[in-house]
Amino acid sequence: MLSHKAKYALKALLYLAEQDENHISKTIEIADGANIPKKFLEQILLDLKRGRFVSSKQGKFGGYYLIKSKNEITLAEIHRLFDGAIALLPCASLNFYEPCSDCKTEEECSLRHGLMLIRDETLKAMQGITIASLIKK
Amino acid sequence: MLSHKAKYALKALLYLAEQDENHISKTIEIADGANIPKKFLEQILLDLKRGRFVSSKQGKFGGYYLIKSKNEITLAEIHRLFDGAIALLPCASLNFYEPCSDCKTEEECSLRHGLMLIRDETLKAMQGITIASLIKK
DNA sequence: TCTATTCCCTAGTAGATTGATAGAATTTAT
DNA sequence: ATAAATTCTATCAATCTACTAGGGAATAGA
Repeated sequence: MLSHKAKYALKALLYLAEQDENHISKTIEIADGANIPKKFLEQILLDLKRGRFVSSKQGKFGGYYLIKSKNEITLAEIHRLFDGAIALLPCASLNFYEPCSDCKTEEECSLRHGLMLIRDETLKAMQGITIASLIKK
Repeated sequence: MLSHKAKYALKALLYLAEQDENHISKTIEIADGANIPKKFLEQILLDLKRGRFVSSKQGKFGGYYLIKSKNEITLAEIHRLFDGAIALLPCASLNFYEPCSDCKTEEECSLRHGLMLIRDETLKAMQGITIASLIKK
């Protein structure tokens, strides 16, 4: 399941993607528009900035705007940024790999192979969902 | 990610599936064989019993045994029993549906449609992974 | 019937995580 | 200078996770 953070991040990106080109959105606008607690959203936007999905302008008339195309921001990336691994166990993960503590030998893990298949399928599906694809007509 | 409970459940089922037909396995055997804390495993086996994956014999020489074919126990079922919904949000879930609290109208949820696509893909993949398929030769 | 052995059941608990909120510092336009 | 915005750090209650503890109930064999 997605955390609220990840869900709010997607909704915020969706909000930004629906604005006119060159429009800068204040946190409070996004919060109201996408129904997200404002102070919580502040943190999320900072994370999105660190992840290079958005950039910001400080001071009066400042705010946030997309710096990555809405066609190139995928659910997979947002999941990884906020909720970590896409795989079901760390030992089956590409980006968050860790060995199992309870598997005797490295290749002894009985679940690893099957979970890597799941990871590949899920990842492929999640890479197919972009912010653009979520915008309904 | 899978909880330890779900991971241990899979390993325990795998252990049971590898035993001879009609063999009854004590909790301690499974715990030692699959490297799972014994008291924790007790709870997990009870959950698996309530879920009709295994049955048990009480008293001396008692233990646990599979009552569902290893070809018919899927990762999807174990995930749902221990970790709940497979979908990334409750509003996109088949078995654990709940409406979003932060989406204004029911059909307003911008994420629901995309997440249902992911759910279908993930579910299909998870239904393809059975205990039998995890047993390596 | 006694005893050893096993499953069954209910509580409790330390530690981590989640979903926020609070408040002040910093930056910028006018 | 001042107002308006982002940025940063800290805090916090509630929940969840991964166990552990301790007994009760059932069963087989002596």
